Amino acid sequence: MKGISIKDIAKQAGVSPTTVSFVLNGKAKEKRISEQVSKKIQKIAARLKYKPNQLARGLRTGKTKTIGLIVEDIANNFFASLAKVVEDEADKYGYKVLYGSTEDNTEKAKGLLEVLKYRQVDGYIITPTKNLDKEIELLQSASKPLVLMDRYFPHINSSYVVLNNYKGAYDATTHLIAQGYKKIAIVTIASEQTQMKDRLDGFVAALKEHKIPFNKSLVKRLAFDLDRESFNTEIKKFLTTVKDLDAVFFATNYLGIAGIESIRSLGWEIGKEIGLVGFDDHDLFRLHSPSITCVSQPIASIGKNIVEVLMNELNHPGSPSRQVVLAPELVVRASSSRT
Amino acid sequence: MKGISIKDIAKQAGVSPTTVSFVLNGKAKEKRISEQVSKKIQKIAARLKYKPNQLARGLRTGKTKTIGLIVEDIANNFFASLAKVVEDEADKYGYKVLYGSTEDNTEKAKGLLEVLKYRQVDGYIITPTKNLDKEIELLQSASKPLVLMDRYFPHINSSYVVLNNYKGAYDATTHLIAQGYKKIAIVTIASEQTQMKDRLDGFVAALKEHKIPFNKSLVKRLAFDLDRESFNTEIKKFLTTVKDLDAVFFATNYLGIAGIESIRSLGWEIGKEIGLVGFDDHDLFRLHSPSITCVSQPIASIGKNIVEVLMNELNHPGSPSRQVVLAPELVVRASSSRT
DNA sequence: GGCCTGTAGTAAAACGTTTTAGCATGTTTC
DNA sequence: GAAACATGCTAAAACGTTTTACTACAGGCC
Repeated sequence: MKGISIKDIAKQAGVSPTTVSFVLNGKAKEKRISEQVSKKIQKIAARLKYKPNQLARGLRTGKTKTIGLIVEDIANNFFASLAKVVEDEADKYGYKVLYGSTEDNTEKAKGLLEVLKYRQVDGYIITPTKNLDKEIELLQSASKPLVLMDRYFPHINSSYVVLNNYKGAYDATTHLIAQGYKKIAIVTIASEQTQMKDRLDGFVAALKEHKIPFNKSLVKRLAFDLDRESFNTEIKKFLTTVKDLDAVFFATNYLGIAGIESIRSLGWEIGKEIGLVGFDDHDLFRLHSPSITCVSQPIASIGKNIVEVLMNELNHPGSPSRQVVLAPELVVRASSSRT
Repeated sequence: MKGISIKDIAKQAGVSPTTVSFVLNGKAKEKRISEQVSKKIQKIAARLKYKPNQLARGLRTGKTKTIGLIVEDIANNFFASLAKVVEDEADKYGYKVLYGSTEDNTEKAKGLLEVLKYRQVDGYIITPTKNLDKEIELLQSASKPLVLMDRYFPHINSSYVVLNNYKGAYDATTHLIAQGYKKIAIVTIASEQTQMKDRLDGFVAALKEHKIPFNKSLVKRLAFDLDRESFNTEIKKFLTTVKDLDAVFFATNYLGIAGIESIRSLGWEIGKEIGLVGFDDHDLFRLHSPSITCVSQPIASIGKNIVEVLMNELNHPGSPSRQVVLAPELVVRASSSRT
């Protein structure tokens, strides 16, 4: 059960392992191996179903054809769907994916990076946590190909693929205003990271632009690591505190879900008594009664872009980093309509 | 940026690489390395933050400390949640996870196994597809540690961790009967694999046991690879064909979701006009109006068991295979109540 | 015949470990 | 005072590749 090695092929073909390696790596021409020998080796390799040992190859070349994917939470629908796209796309280039979830915990993220590093992954796709900038810079100064996703560090010149979160929130809020809601709040995560900051900024900008008075009391920022129970408690407390509130924008998918739950347990009628827009699409949003308006991310496109950008870094080291910002789509449903 | 190797430590400590290896692998005692030298090496290794090169180690030992996880669809909530548990548990043993989705396509599954094989994973966690039995046996005859999950092959003596699907379906159906529903159908996937077969069997057994007449027209088996649109069309066609139908059991989570959608587009009132039970829990089921009764799988326990069984195979090769069958929990909600 | 050029290939080192076999040296033992 | 044993360590091979630097030979040219 040892597996076929280059030596076995060499022996059968009556040539040296070197020759086999050259042929199998497509360097037959370049290395002046004759057609005859070339063909023979190809044939034997095919017959024996030879697959190069990736460990040995990796040891020698330093390339493992593996990429590390660090997400916030693989159990979250958004990240899981994205992981699948990434896996499929990476496969097209012959890469496998090692993954891990940070739970938005910087220590866990560092641990993951550590493991991926000594597993010698060739490139990194990272959903960074708050204080991961130093580690990112470390990877960069080691010229490791990497792409940030979902969020990025403005002060670091790295490749990234993100949503236009500002536009997402701006559109959502503008839509609520257009629907006639007057006092609109946002429930978000207490985070200074770009994705959350942009969503908040987009929300505020939309209010300002439409001359809707804005003040701090319209913003609720919750800790990321609360459990569902606590999310609900906090959200209910907040919603009942704001006077004359008639609409709310939930800035992440899980907040949206918690929000729906909270509002229902308050007995308010979604849409009529309180307008609601969520983030990321979800079966629940589509099928809820009433259905939930949301800012939808183009997951397939995000995944493709991520892998494309990463492959560019892998294949053209030193080429300038690329930033991709994709447009969200506002999926209008019943939760943002009074009728 | 080369990374610290055992040689660097050896040089600094003024000993041979061999000694360093012995010490760092905890064989100092056994190999009679003095306390002094041992300590010194440990210290230097810590100072240099030495991490063994897993490729080199793997090449030499044949162990990569990596396991392959093959699921049906990582974007499916059930598999994603499970993947997360598996990743966390495996990490406790120092293993990383390479994953892939089969889409229930045997060719894709074979491809994944192929890749995992020549990546030299130490063990496999496999959600098998229909005709994967030959490959499983091949892995077995190569003494590869493996655990099947979600489903298994009755004619193969392998380890597996599955739900008691029979009981899940039986309980769901019995519950519907107890709630007073008289004509109950099942919508399932056209699959002869154990998980689907057991669910169907459990359904039929419950009907028989309660003297409810059963016939083939109460069973709808859909092709796995339909798109959402087609699922809906087929389900609607089926539900409207069965005379006097008053309850339906959807045998997978995505069928349940499609079922809800279909029933609603038919304008039927869930619970009152038609009882409904789904499989696997989901935010949608919890928050739908009315909320959806479902057979819930103990995901954390499944994941832990999978990794535990696999670790047993890894650490005690040749030990008898283990079969774990876990009990589902029927989560009773509004969709199965007429009131 | 000596020199160059081109052709077709190979030997050996290297990647970073682990592991087998063994080498000094000192200490008992009879 | 030699054999036996214990102690503390190391040299070198091996895992399966890739890659650099070569060799061996043939033919052409002066």
